[in-house]
Amino acid sequence: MFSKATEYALRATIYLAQKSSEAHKLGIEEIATAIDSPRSFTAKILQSLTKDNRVVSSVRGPHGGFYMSEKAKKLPVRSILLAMGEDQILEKCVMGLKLCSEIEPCPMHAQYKVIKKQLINLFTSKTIQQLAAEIQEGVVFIKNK
Amino acid sequence: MFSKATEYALRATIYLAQKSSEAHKLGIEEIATAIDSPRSFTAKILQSLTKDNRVVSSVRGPHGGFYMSEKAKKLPVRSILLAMGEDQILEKCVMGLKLCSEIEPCPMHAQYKVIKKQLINLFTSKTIQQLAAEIQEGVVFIKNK
DNA sequence: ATAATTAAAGACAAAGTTATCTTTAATTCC
DNA sequence: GGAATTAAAGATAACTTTGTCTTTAATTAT
Repeated sequence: MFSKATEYALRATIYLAQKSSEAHKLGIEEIATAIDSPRSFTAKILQSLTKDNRVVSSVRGPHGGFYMSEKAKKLPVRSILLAMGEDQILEKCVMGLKLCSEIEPCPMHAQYKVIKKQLINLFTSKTIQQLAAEIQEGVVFIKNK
Repeated sequence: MFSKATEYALRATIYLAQKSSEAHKLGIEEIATAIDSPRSFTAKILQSLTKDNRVVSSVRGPHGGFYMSEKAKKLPVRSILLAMGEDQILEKCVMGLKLCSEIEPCPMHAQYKVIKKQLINLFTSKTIQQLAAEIQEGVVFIKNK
């Protein structure tokens, strides 16, 4: 559904929401290991997330690293998609029509729209923090054992 | 959600299901125009659909072209995804975990699984022919006006 | 048979994605 | 101030996707 870059972005931000704070930043090495992603590529992705929508923050130097502010942790998961430029995947027509709506629907529109609504709702209502909390509880995982 | 190739494949097969038969084959030019897709790329895609799962048939020479058998028209839309090698998109973990299940779920698994179920159900239960019928009725479209 | 028509096959290329590695710059510690 | 640490920035490269164009092969009509 999403690109690898966005998958890593989702995992990385959830990990940051769980483990980091302004007082406790995480290095790229730790993050990449924790979410089982390629180190340098993940660095690039986090770098881009510090621009854009200000989802992630970073500081260089000793005791530097990446972290998320308490405010950023409360952002909807969708803001990650937005920052990664893949938000349109939620809205897009499954058959690739540039315009696909009630007025000019593709053959799948009527049935797909109810699924799309749930998808959008899921990514809009769930916050990064809420997902992070479940990892803390140990009931869900951000990388395979 | 899907690749451009798969989007074209969906549109092309629905068009073929609506307009073609063994007695009335369609040329690549007509198909590409009807679904507003790049001609040569679409030819490649249809070519691949004549192999794989035998979703589309073709004959060369005058009055040749592409068509779908009545049997093929009754295939679920999902068979197009299968033939295009993108069926796993329906099953995949949104966060990119190789293994993501009830036993070892990602943070989105619990909420996403109900959406996934509907997605799979949609693509499995709808046939290519059913979607084609709606174009015939003029209520849905396979390209923008 | 020959010519015309049409898809198949193959070569190629531009663009995007996924990654790695090196150099630079900011920050902290001493 | 100098050394160490860490992310930022940039170059590069492999691979995939998207797309075009040319040549080949099959089929039909004359």
